[in-house]
Amino acid sequence: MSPRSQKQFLDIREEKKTLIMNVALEHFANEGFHKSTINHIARHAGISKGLMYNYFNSKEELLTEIINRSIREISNFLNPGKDENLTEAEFELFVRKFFLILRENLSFWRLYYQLLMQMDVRDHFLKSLSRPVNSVESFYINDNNTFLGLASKVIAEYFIRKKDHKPEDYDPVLDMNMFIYTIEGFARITTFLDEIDTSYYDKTVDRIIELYK
Amino acid sequence: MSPRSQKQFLDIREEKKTLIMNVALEHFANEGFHKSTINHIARHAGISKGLMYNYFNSKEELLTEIINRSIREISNFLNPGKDENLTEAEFELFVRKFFLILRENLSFWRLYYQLLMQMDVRDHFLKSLSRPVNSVESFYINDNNTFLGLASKVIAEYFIRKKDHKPEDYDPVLDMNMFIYTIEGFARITTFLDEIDTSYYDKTVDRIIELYK
Amino acid sequence: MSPRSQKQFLDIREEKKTLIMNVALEHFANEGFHKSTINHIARHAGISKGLMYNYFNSKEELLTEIINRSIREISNFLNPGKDENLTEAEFELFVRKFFLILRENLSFWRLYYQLLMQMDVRDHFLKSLSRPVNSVESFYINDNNTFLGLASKVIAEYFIRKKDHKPEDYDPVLDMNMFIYTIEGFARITTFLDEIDTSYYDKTVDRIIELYK
Amino acid sequence: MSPRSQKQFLDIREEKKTLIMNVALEHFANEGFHKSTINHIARHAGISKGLMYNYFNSKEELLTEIINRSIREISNFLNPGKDENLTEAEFELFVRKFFLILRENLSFWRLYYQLLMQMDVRDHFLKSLSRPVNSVESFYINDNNTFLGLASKVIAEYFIRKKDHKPEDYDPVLDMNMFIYTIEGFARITTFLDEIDTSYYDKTVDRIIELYK
DNA sequence: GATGAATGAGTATTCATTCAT
DNA sequence: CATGAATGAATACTCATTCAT
Repeated sequence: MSPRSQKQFLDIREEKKTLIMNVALEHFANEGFHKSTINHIARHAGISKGLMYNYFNSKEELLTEIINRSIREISNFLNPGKDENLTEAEFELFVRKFFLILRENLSFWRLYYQLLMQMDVRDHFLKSLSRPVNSVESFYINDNNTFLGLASKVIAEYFIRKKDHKPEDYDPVLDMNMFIYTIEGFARITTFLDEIDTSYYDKTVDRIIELYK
Repeated sequence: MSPRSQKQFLDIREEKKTLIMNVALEHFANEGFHKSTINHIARHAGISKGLMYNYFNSKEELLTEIINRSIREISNFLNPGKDENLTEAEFELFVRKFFLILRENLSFWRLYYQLLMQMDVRDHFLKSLSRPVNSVESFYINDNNTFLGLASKVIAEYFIRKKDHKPEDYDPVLDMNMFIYTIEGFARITTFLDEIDTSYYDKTVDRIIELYK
Repeated sequence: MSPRSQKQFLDIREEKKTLIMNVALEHFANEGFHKSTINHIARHAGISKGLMYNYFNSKEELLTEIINRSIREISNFLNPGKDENLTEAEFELFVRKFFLILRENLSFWRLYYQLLMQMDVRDHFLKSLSRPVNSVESFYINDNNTFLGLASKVIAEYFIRKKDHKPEDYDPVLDMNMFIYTIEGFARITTFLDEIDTSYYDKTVDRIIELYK
Repeated sequence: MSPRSQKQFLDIREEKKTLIMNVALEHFANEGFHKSTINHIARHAGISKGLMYNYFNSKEELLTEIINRSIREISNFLNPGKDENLTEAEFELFVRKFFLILRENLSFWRLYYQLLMQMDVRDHFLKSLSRPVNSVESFYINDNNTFLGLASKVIAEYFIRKKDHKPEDYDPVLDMNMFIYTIEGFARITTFLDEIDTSYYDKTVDRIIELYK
């Protein structure tokens, strides 16, 4: 009877936005951005086409907000809290957390890969993302278009410091790159698997840590 | 009307088809399948829109033929000629040839990845490919959506035989998978690089062989 | 519940209506009726979209009320108070008042012109205006779509009476029309000028009176 | 049976373009640019919506081409062939030609007025017109938003030269402006009349010439 | 009274595909 | 064999209007 309070409006907005973004992410991830139509997304979200534009100014803005939200969440979860030298235990924890969050955001990663692979979208789009030069951020989004990139200073420094307990001819850059390729390959394949065998998944993570820590 | 001119017609036809497919591949790879229009492709190939449909029944058929052609070429090049046990040298040769052909068909791989990452396209599309159960074929296109898949019998057997000169606890499946992930990661990243540093590329291939042969 | 508070409510209501109409007039005049959205108007008026419909049943009704209000105001201001013969001084006063009110209602005139120029709107719309057959009213809104029309009986009679002090071949209708065209042209151009040079404006008015009184 | 020649294609194109532009002009002139839908225009032209975009890249481009075509035609017709001093006879001819072409392009002038009256369109749009600094061109499209503007050098000079046979206090600028206002008013009113009384029309033109030559 | 969430019909535009010539 | 005119279904987006609270 009484009019809605401002808070009620905000709650409705937030809830609907989240609903739309979740539905849209599934569509974008599985059918691709271009093939996903606003019509389908709206229908699946149980709302009208027009309402979509009450929340997002365009299909592209919807995409951007989805990406930003995921980036933010992942970043918060991964953030080691310091930019200093990683101990072996911290390195291991970081890798484990990475694969943990990977498994729980498969739709996002699928979408992310698709965007990465479209040459025309990539530059324009990735640049528009809020990208603090925070080291963790740059860990998985970098200029080498990698899932888990070459640029991370923390990781790089970790491998350089490994040189101390290694034979004379140890090449830290090559070693780091092999680590990155392995992670990237495993992540990429896993992301597009129809279903994940968790025990095998864990075993693989263990092996990667064993090889590169 | 002589058989000779008949053949010439066919040659011209084949030549034109090849031209169209080459142009289309570039468009598909760089702009994506959906964003590439028949109009643009035809214009770039120097023919009319209508003529396209003389060669290909639909845009999708054009795509299919492009994929099939590349699959065939790559398959022919890679094929070890036998399905039997690989020697260490044959394994190494195989890996080297793989990275050689990768570097020379970047457009195709870009397109291939894009298709692979669209869940709805993948199943429908990959199944429609002519896919002989030749072991090499199944090596890089398999049901695990991998660039270089888990299923290859030859590769699998190669790793299993390695167990003979390895310690008791050597796990051939895990080792093979690490090999595949590394290759996959390196291939995926390289495919979408703006340009390739060949000396670094070769060094990486060497290292992969060193680690997994 | 006392009659007093009842009246206060009505006053507030009237005040708000006026505010909305003023804001809407600016939008309609500068951006056109179709390009002006209810949303923008409401926001600029500091109220909600929904409330607009408490005051006006539709966007078109809002427009109608704006026009009617202006017509009423202008009519009241111009009205010579009598329908009888104009003296030369009264004619001059009338013209001066006309250009005075023109300059002070530019937004309205802009809107008015826009509506006048849309053939389909014109008939439907102008007919729906409350249009008393008062002679002054019909002076500037008549069936000849003129700003200052041909139909005014008072004006027409003024020119006819001029015949008495004019040469034999004086054509009062032609003279009146030239007067109307001049006024119309000057008014139309002035209405859409970015800014008005008042000294030039006054000089022109003087000249028109000089020529046609 | 035989394929169409290049000329045939060009002819078809030209014919269809003209057809579409004619139909669109009627719609734009009578209903306004915004209210005229591509759908209606296409239907009235007897073609499909899609075909419109084979000929014009956008609704706005369609508008622009219509305007440019009319400007070109009118310009060609009016052009006095010289930029020098007009004789009295040449001035009279010019005015007569102006009202001749006005009467034969009423739809265009209706459209032109509508555009002129939309503040937001005006600047952006009129600037994009091909506007050679030819004096005739600038005669009817100028920065004073007039139908028949103040800027024409030829007209201005004509009035200045009139000073020679006029009394001491003759003000050529004021006289020219009255001329322009009269023409503008008559043109504006006539343009939006439902039908024109040609004998009255001619009489008015005579009178304007009589007053201002 | 007041709010803005929600709707749906409408609008410009795109593009694979067909077809007369 | 070749052309590009023609189609129509689909798509993103807009906005006046309604309505639950």
